[in-house]
Amino acid sequence: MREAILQAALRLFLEESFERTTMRRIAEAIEYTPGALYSYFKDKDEILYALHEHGFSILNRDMGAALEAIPLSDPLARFRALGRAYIRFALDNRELYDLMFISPRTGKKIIERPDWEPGHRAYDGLRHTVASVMTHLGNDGDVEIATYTAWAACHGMVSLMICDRCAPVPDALHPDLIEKSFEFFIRVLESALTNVVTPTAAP
Amino acid sequence: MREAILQAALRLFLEESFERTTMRRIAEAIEYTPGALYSYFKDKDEILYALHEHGFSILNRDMGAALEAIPLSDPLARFRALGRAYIRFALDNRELYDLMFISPRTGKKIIERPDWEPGHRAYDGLRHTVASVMTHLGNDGDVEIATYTAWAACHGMVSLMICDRCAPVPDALHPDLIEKSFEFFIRVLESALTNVVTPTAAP
Amino acid sequence: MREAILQAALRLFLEESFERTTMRRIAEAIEYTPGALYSYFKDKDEILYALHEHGFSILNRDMGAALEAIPLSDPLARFRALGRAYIRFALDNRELYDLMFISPRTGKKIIERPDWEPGHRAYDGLRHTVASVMTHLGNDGDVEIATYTAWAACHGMVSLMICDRCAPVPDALHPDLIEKSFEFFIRVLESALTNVVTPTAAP
Amino acid sequence: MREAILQAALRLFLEESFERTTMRRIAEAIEYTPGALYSYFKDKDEILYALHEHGFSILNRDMGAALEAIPLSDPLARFRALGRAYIRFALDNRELYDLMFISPRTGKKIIERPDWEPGHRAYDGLRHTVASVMTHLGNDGDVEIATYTAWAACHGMVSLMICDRCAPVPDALHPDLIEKSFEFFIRVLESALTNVVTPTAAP
DNA sequence: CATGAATGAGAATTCATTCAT
DNA sequence: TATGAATGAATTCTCATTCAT
Repeated sequence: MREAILQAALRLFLEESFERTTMRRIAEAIEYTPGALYSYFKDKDEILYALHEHGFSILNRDMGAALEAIPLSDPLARFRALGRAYIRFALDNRELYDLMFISPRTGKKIIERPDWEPGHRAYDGLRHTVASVMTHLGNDGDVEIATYTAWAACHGMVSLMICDRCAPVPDALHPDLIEKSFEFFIRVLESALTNVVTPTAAP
Repeated sequence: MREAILQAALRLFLEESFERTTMRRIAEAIEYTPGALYSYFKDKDEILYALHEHGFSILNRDMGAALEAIPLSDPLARFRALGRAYIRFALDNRELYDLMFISPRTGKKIIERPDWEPGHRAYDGLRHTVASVMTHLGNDGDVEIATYTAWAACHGMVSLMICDRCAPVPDALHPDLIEKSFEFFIRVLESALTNVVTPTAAP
Repeated sequence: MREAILQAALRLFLEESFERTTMRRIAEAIEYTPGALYSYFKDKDEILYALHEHGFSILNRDMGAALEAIPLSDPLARFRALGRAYIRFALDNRELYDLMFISPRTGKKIIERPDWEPGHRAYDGLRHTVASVMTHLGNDGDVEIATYTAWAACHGMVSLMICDRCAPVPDALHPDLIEKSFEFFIRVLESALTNVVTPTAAP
Repeated sequence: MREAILQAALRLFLEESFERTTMRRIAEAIEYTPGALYSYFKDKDEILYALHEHGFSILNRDMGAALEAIPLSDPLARFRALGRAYIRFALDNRELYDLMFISPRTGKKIIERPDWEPGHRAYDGLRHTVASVMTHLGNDGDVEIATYTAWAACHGMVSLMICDRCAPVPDALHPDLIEKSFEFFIRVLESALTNVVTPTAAP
């Protein structure tokens, strides 16, 4: 059934790579014919999209788990935990992350859909946490801008790494690069928000 | 000559997309035979790499121009101008930006090379400016980490947009999203660096 | 199915030549698309290898049939029959013989394989017969060397002919050339082995 | 000039291989344009043919040299020396030997020509020596048949080796295989001819 | 539901050759 | 004589997809 197909596709995804995941190979992996896949999925994009949803369910679970241990009373710690969970997910599931946040293939599907539920859910979690941080620090700036900035910073760090664009950074730094960069970012944010730098309100 | 080929490839790139830019189509566009391309470029990757270098020459020029108007005495303004030029370049040349910073095709080429001169050059410019900002603000943290963070933030903003992942952000915000986000980021950075948040020194 | 493909490939082989047997042409011959061939054979080499095995099955059958009529008590007659069958096969199936014993394409495949079963089988038949001849004549030399010499002699005769290198031999002789040459070779061998010329033992 | 082209082609031939010797590569090697080759040679086949003639000039020289040291009074020694020279040439110049005696490319050229002078010359040398041997041993059989048989035997030995078809012979034997096989062949021949086995006369 | 069989379109690349200049 | 530029015709192979059974 659908599950078996997705399992196989996922394994190909992670073990091989994005571009080597073909319908033929998926079919072979579950010992079916390529045509059979079309009984369960309209086309390849649908499989990709399902995989991408699977990725989001992991990401959302990881992010949820990260928050669980930390009291609501320490929003900054929660934010840090969230970011770390995101980064860890990205680096541990590169091909999946690619599919979720980089691949134009999925991108096309997303913009066709009325809404992009998996993305929204994860983003809502982040937004909520960012809002708490700001409230906590007495900052009444635009939560939306702050949230996007936080997401973008994390996405930037991991995607440059995943896309093999970190060559200009000295090699010795690579192992800790993202961790340190994120730590820096979060402390910068804390300091600035405390000193009442407000993200511009939406018009 | 080479120029015509690159022009055609670039046009296909911009008008169609990355993956639809095939040797055949490039040849058709300049009304030549596919084989003719191989007199000027060893293989497709060489064309892609040339295009990617072309992109960097524009980016470097734009970044240089952005700095020209601003006195050395105001490093933060220089940093802001640099970021803006980068963002503008990305949004004005999406497919090219994709090729330069996202596409795995180019990524593979890059990591094979001993160094990645175009990338290094651009990055050096940013690093230098970031260093000036830090000096100016009396911050003696790790320039390398700060530079990467700045790049990652900008790259994150534009690449989420280019890759069509901004759906979770309210539509009304989209037109100014990146501008506001970048403005927020830069003010945060200024404030924090002034208050002596130091990026962790490398080990 | 496979058979049809091999038939077509074989026909192209015989009617045209080795190098003109392309995937495209094979596909055309059976009125299919080139891609269809890849459902039945991994790549061109597999088709070639199958053809080569086909050739060996004919050769082995012919050689077996040749031996059937002749009593074990007359090893020399058996040897002569074997050689004649080999020669006849080569001259009747030139392109196939080329593929089996000359073409570098198949040669490469063969040396990659752990063993070359079709070749071994045929060779074993010859070795066994040569051994019988030697035993019969009371010669205890190295069977291996004698076998190779016999094979080489026959292969030399037919391959020079197949490769169109017989021009230096007077035209008038051509029709019987190989037959006479083989007859001479076999009588020479008989005479010498009887007079106890022993192939050097292996070290 | 022609010489430079042939030199380059020859080097490609020996260092690379038959099939990698393309017009482009030859031209590159002498730092000319592909088109330039056509001022000196009608087409690729003409270059190949010239190369093949070059091969024969070496072979004829080697065979001549081999005979020089040995007195006319010992025809069998002369024959042995001739065979050895032939075999050594083949094994030392595999690609060239291929071109001279195996490749269908050259084969086609040969059969178009009225006569095949290089081949004839070499063959005449062999025929003459074989004739001496027979005279010496008091055998009045058909020299033509005997000559062809001798050539075929040698050609068979080396061409099976060059074409990678020796797998059925135990590996341990390979280093000496041809030497021993030839030695065996020659002793067989000597013994048999002495005992008056006559190659059948031509009709 | 699933197969087997096949399509059609297209991918990158390579080659010998030609010809105006 | 030689170049530079380009052709044209092939080459093998891969993919998503369709459809009668």
